[in-house]
Amino acid sequence: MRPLPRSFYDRPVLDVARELIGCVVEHEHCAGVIVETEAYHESEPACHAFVGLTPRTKVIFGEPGVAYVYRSYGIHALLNAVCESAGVGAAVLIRALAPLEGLELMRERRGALGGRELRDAELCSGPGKLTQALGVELGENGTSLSRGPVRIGPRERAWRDPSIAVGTRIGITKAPELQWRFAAAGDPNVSRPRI
DNA sequence: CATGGGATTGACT
DNA sequence: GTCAATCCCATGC
Repeated sequence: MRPLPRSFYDRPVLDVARELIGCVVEHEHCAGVIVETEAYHESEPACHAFVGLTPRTKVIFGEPGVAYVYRSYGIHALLNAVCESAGVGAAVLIRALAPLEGLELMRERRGALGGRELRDAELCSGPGKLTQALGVELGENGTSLSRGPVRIGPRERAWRDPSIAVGTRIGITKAPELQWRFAAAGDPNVSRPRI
């Protein structure tokens, strides 16, 4: 895979969030097609960068094309792509993938649910699920999405010009009205509630 | 130093 | 539908 260049991310975060739909994420022998994203920007209070530059937000304010990984609810690692120029706090949350490679390894990492093996569409259908399936951890915070260990490549042929649904972001309490969530229309891997 | 709040998930009523 | 798990870090004293 030829990873997306830094310049792809050095643009308005809403453009990047929309165009990441259909792109491919790779990590440790697993890969999936991005089918759901959300945009976050320092100008609105749901974004971690809203509070300004702190040890936690340093990466969001840094170079575009870098992974921002943080722990959510004490349990899950969530994966973001840092966007816009260095000095601007903006990132795209990767919320769901269509599994592409390494499905057995994903199933192993995700474990059983009620004594039952997970179906394909349950492996990466949420922001915490996909990091567990790919094996992405907090240590990858601040690493390059071009050089790895997490890498993102361009849309493959089948994903040229996907139909994209737009809606409000999930699980936030601040700025809930912004329609900054993007998803591949009708894709079974999109998290609930569907757009 | 103590406290409180999550960009979630899965189990349970 | 409700709810707890669990930890990082921002904030306030």
